[in-house]
Amino acid sequence: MPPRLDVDARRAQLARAVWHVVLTQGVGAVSVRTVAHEAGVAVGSLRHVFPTRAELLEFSAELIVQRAAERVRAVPQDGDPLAHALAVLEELLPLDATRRAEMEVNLALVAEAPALPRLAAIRDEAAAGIALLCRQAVERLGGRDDESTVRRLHALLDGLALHLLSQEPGEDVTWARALLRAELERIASHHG
Amino acid sequence: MPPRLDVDARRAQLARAVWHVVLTQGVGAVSVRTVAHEAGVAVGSLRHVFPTRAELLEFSAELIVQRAAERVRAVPQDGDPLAHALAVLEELLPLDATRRAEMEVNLALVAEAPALPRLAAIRDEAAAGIALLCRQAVERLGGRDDESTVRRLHALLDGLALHLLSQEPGEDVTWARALLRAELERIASHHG
DNA sequence: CACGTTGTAGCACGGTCGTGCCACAACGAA
DNA sequence: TTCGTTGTGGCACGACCGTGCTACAACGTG
Repeated sequence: MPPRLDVDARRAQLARAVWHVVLTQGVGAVSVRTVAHEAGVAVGSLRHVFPTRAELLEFSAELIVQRAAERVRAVPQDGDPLAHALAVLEELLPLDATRRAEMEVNLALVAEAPALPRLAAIRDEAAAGIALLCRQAVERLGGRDDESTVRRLHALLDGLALHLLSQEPGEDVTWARALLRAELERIASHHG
Repeated sequence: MPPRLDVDARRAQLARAVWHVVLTQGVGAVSVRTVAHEAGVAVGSLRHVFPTRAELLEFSAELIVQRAAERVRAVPQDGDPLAHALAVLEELLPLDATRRAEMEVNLALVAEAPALPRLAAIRDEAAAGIALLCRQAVERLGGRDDESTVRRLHALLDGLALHLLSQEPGEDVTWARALLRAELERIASHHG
């Protein structure tokens, strides 16, 4: 007895509409009306799956984190630890339109955190996940598993992400990949 | 013939009110009414110095950048290039309540950039200024003035700033200073 | 004194906001 | 068929929004 409406699909559709509004009109333009209109449904239908605006925003943020986590999980685990680590961490860099949009939306939603405390919690969970990935990368590369090594990698990763975000969508991104690769090679060469 | 009202002081007072609202209620709560109330003036008075809401927000963002630039300019230029570079770049890290608030507000305002394009321009100017400081630091430390060295330092700096922001206000910050110092020492030891 | 300038205070308009609430269609189960 | 469930669409309320506009007080200048 499947429900006549696929609630999860509808939720994802509305979350995508949120992302689109954020990207084109800014997070200030996100309202139940604009999002419903963007998704092509009535406000009442939106409110059937998201009774309040907060739930809509929180789900949208959670879905972004979840998508990124899935992409990381889907990275093939071949023999070369450096190539694998690079591939994993590059999934967290806005190197194409999709990842760029995700990061931009995430940043905008996080900026609303004082009003929606749940968003701060989502941000913290995501940060913890990325920190874990950095730690695993350091371990598999055989680097010193200093706390400082992990933290430097993590900070460098997020700093690169931030700078990629503020350059125009079409611009060159190879410099960022090269910098990340250099850091991973540097970690691998410092055995401890 | 000084004007009876110090317009610049009034503007700064209102900008501070903007910051306070952003920090306590989120950027979504910034309106001419809330800001005027926070500053203890009538809406009409606010609009006497900031005819539109956009001008209020833009000035608030500009003032933050300007303050940071002044702090950097005020760093004493002693003999040790490493200590000087460290002191300069630490001014751009949210290591105390003041710098923390500045950065938090800046992030929130930047998230509004799609709606207020002027804010994106302010963000880009600030980024260019920080990039210049990073370049100067690399030069004075005698490091390779690779583009990649400068970009790496800049990314690490902003990544550290981001991570400091998401930890609680009272927590330990020495790890970030240590990481920044290590990076500068590394640059100084790679002559080219 | 009168007069223009400067600054304060606030009313009112048209609009958008989130949300409570209801009417109604579509459907499966009885 | 009749019923309850599920989903759609939308009206309406009170609140808040930015801003155009006016009334008025306070002041320097003539």
